[in-house]
Amino acid sequence: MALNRDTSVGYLTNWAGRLLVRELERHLARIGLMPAHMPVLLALEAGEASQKLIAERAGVEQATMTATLNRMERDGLVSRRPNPEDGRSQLVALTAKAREKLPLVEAAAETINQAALADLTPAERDQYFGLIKRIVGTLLARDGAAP
Amino acid sequence: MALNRDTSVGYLTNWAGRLLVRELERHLARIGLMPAHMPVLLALEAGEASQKLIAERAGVEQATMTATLNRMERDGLVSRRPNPEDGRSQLVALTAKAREKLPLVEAAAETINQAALADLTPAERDQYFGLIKRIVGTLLARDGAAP
DNA sequence: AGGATATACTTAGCACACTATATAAGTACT
DNA sequence: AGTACTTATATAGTGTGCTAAGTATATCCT
Repeated sequence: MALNRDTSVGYLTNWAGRLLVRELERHLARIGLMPAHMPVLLALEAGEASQKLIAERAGVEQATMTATLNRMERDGLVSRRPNPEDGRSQLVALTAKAREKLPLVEAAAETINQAALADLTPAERDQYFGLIKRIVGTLLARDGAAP
Repeated sequence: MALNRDTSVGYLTNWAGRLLVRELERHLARIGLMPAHMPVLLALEAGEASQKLIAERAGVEQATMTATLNRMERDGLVSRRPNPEDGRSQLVALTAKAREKLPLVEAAAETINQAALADLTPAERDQYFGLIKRIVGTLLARDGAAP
């Protein structure tokens, strides 16, 4: 049996992921944001957090989050201040400029969800969410177990 | 309703995609390959092809494929020759070194598939493949329609 | 035949992911 | 108190994706 993309979870999932990011990019461009900003907005919507916590919630490595936050700080979307309770750590917060965009971001996220799931029935949408979450769970368990 | 990653197709799909690439990367490292090499191997398994065709089959832009093929050529995995029938085009082929790795690549792909789907029943696996393919189809149609 | 258009590829520049390694600050142990 | 370990962030280097713009060759059309 030769290599076959139609029976490869990785190929299909990654492809769908990239198409979704492209779609998101198009929507966010009008708002002045980038895809990697989304999980940061999500993590900081409720208030300040350390970079480590933001990275964990976003599911990316700390070094990746450092770079993303550098760009966001450069663009006036977040501010950093030293954590008074821990000299190693920084507390990151959304700026007013970023907060203003939140409603637009929510609308864009909703639009993309609808577009991607347009051809699925409500039952199928639930199925998809259930399955993809279980796959993520399986991979995370594997990841944590064998580093 | 605030931003929520548990109801975001993009967030979950992209996350799963990245976890799968990470897993693939780990396996391919032992073989001396990278994730982006996979669709090239797939496209060239049967014989030579132009860069445009490889890029199309891989689902990436031509500029991305140029860079990937440059790295693969540097690493002795592919060779390029001018297309005798079209002066603009290059014909790319796998080297013997790349062909030797194909069986190992197939085994790695199979292992990852099994690992990712470990917690799903056969019926659920079919469901997942069906749903993700329809989502890709929807996004592709949208992409082609609104450029 | 010659000029417009289309196509194949490259280049340049950026975003964002990773690993590996360094730095600095906290914690713990003797 | 001082040494060893752990933890939070930063830096360096690479791969892989994108868009936009450049070059060279084909094709088409009058």
